[in-house]
Amino acid sequence: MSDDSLSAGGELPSQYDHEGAQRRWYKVWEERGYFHAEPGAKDAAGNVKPPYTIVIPPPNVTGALHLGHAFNNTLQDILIRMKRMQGFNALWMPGTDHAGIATQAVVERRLLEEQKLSRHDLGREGLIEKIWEWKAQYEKRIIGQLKQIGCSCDWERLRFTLDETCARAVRETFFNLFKDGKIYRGKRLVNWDTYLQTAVSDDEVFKEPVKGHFWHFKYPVVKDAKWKQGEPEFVTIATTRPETMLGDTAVAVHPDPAAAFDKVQAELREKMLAATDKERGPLNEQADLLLERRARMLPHLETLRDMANRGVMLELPLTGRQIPLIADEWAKPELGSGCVKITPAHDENDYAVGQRHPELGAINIMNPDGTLNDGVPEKYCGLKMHTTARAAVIADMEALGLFDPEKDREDREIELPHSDRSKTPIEPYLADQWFVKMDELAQSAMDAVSDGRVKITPERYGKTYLDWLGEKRDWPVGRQLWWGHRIPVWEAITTSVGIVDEHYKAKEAKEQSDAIAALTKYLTACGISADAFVIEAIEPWKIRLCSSDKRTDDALNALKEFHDSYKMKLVKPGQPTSSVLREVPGFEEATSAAFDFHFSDFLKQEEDVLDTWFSSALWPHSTLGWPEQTPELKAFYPTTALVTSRDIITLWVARMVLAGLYNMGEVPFSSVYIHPKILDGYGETMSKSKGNGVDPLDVVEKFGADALRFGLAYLATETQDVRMPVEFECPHCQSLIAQTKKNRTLVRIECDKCGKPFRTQWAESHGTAEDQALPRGAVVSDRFELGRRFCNKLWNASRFSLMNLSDYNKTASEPGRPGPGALDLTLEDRWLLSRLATVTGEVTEAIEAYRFADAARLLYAFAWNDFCDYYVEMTKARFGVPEQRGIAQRVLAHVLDALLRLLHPMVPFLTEEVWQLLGQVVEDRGLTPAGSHASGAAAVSVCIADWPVADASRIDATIETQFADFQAVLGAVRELRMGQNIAPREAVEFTVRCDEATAKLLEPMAPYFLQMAKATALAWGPKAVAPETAASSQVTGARGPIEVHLDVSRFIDVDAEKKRLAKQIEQWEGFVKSMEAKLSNDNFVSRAPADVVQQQREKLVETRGLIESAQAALKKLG
RNA sequence: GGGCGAUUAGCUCAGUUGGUAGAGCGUCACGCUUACACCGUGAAUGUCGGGGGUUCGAGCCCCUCAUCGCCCACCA
Repeated sequence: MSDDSLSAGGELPSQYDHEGAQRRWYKVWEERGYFHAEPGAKDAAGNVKPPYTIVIPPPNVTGALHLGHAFNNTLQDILIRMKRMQGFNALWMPGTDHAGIATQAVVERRLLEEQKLSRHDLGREGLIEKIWEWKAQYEKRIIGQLKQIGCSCDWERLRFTLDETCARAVRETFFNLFKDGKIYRGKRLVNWDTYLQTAVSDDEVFKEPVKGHFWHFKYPVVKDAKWKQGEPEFVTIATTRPETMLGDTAVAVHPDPAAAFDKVQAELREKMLAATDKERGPLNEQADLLLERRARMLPHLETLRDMANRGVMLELPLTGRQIPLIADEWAKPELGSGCVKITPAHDENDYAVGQRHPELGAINIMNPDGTLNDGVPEKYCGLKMHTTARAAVIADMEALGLFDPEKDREDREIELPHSDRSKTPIEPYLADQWFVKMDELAQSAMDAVSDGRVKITPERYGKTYLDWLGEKRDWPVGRQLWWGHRIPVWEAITTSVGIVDEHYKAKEAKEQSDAIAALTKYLTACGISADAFVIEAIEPWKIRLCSSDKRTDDALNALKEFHDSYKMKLVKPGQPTSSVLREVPGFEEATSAAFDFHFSDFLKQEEDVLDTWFSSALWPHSTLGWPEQTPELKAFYPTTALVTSRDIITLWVARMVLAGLYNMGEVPFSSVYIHPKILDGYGETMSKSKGNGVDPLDVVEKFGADALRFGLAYLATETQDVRMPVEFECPHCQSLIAQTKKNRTLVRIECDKCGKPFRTQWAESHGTAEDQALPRGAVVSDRFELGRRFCNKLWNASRFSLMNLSDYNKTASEPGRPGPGALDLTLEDRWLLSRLATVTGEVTEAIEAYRFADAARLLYAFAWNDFCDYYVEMTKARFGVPEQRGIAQRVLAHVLDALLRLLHPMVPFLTEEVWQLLGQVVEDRGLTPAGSHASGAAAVSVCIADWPVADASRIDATIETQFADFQAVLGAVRELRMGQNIAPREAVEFTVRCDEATAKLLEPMAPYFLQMAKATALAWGPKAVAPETAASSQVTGARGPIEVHLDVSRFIDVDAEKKRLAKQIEQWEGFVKSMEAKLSNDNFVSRAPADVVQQQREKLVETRGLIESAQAALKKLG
């Protein structure tokens, strides 16, 4: 420490300088390696420390952290810091997530806005390079934010889900799954994002109501032999997406409309039986409508059903295609026209119908960019699905007289699925996808939670986890993106002919097996282990290769290069490829072997990358070096706790468990803590896009990291999300402007007070240059006032302590200073030590059970009320008494020391700042030689000091109740003073009537009554009498009622006192009344437990006594 | 439609095994008492969302309704 140094002897400011403390100590901790965990680290006694590991939920490199992240990471830091102090080999593994779609989308959007370029302009390489730049920038910012809030991550082990180590793990996992047959490629209907041109998972889709229409179209019936005279000539269908009709493959009608009506009616009847009177009206109406509809529609639908069974065809307008009328239960007679068009390639439910009627096939009418493809008549090709194509289809249907805009269009609100990433509408789309089979994997992860190997806190979230996994839906893992782990699969066509038919079958089989053999030989010769790849025949003329070894990429690329350059020669039929390649100088035997087969298309790597969650799933072991059997992996896996928010229980937590079990054979963590979510003042999730996000650094700057952390911990309750109304702080005049739904979307705001404009966080992405030049208004919340006040209180309590301890080391050497172990402790000393022991135990327990709010509240109350309000106030008096000074110093130093340790996980900077100062004046802060607190290396920083252990021998329930008597009497004296409006500077006298034992206890406290209430006691005990003119109060002591009589002869305010007494009596009388009622109730007396009854009786007698004496006092006043 | 959570002082939230309700902020009154005015002392403020039930006794247990939020499913 140089110019930044602190000296306990110097003047300390009366306000805690959070900025200075943060600047000073984080650097020191990091440089000294306190956050670094080595496998096999030993404690002072030479024993290997037990591991305690947390892997960070890696923040997305999409953008900077918000308050939710600060919350999540503060809780983790509290755990890791406490465990480190408890002597665990505590590892907090940090890192960031590449967040495939999200990051690519952000960079692409930026690229478009700033340079009007699309990703296709840059190409794969170019775009990825841009994204890496983005990543570098935001990773730096994120790490900076984490450090600013004090997170004690092991930065030497920083990982990124797309770095080499993680890539290795991803590849190994994919390969193993592939080899196990758990990965397959299938056609599936996916949620297609036409903007990003990628599939997104169900979890990344949100529904948004938009105004739309319900369109009714008529399809003409083909009047061939199967059609009978008199039957309908048209079938009407309804749709919200008219353009998809071009991909229709059928129209369905229910196979048994009568039964379907029966069923719906029965359900309705059941509902009515259970309904309340209020609900019955609408239900009745519904039933009537249904009955009417049945009468009107049933014959018609049955006719259609018969037509369907006969195989009647329909003419699909605009396409010239004929499609069948089919019978399928998907058609609901009670809805719309009772008929439904079937578009298997573009609708989830229709796809399911298609599965039941495979002969229908599926017609894909869409290009990846959301335009119509050449599967539709030429005039529609290239039109946009839900805009131009829709308009064209509607216009043409109208022209054909099959649609009447007056009659056949209903207004309707439609819940349209949108991509969470691009915020554009989703199109259901039939595409080739890679899937992971979930049956066994999901089961293994379910078992781990069911049998308790993984414990989820709060327990109720176990249900979310199990319900989701229980569906065992296969996991689509491919993403049509460039930013991510590319799928390590290649395909090749192995026929020399290019045509496949029966005639060539034998030849193809031969070529295929030749190809597999040659490729195997080649890769092996390239030094790739035979068990690091698999090659399979997937079709008679096609092979697929998957490899876990990164070098395979190079080997195959080299091969491809040769192929490309010698393609012309290679196409000669019948000529072995190797004979050509051998002509190439330096071409090795091994390489040429791979060309001893013929092909019409060479090895091509899969274009898709893996879902982000695939790499996230491996996070607990990939970060530790798996598949390498590193010392870290052995020492720190399985990890201990995972701290996250509930929205990724399924996406992330479940997948980590199954991946951990699959790769490691062991669960990735034994405990999962799900913390509440931070919401804004309207109860909405905070997000950048809503404009209600808070940058934790704004809070750090204004309130300090300690206040931020303590405030967050204080709010981490079990069931309640954290609601946090936020405000803009005007950068000109510092006045606060409440954030509203309206102003949070603004780029610039004018201050209510000074009228000057400032920019909001929105300006960064949406503002003009002029807006961006304005000073920025920070977003803050007064929720953090609590933390700031608390920190300041702690600072000042510490300042007081340090001032009074400044001569401590000197007094230590003086004769007569009380030695360790022989301390003549006063009541308040013993009380404080008892409270400390209790609180130490409770806080430790609370943090270990993830009850952060409880821990924070306990410490808050102990530090503020017990330590400051009572102990410090009382010690003030004792410092003036030479024979008491030494003891008070010792206890003060000891308790402050313990308090700093207990608070350090929540309030790291302030505690370190004070710890350093305390160390300068008091080296030994123990109460006994054995319990010496600060010693050796641990004394250097509170960060590595030992976590306090509750000293059970100090817990003394009797002392605590006795002390409560003192507090009660003091409270009564103060209250009486106030009631009489006695100025604080005025000294008063009082008497206390109580039993002998209580008197004995209270009497020695006399100085404190003087000190804390400017009151002198004239008499104590059963014989004490009230002064002539008194204001009196009664409190309940541990041994019965205690009367407090304040001499008010000099101050008497009769009216005020009468009023006070009358009110008091009224209150007690109400109490007596309810107790009398209770006690006269035979049921209560006979059935309630005897001790409860007895207690009530005593209370009744006591309260009656109180009323009597109050009435007497009242009488005396006239 | 299914599941989960919430509903307690003006605001934000605690409330331990059922025994006539607590904190912080805000408000009011009095104090710059030699650590702290980001402080101290005191005060006021509640039909514990509505209704029913179990119990001698319910903020807490059970049923039900209402409102809000989240998750899942569904929506031609």
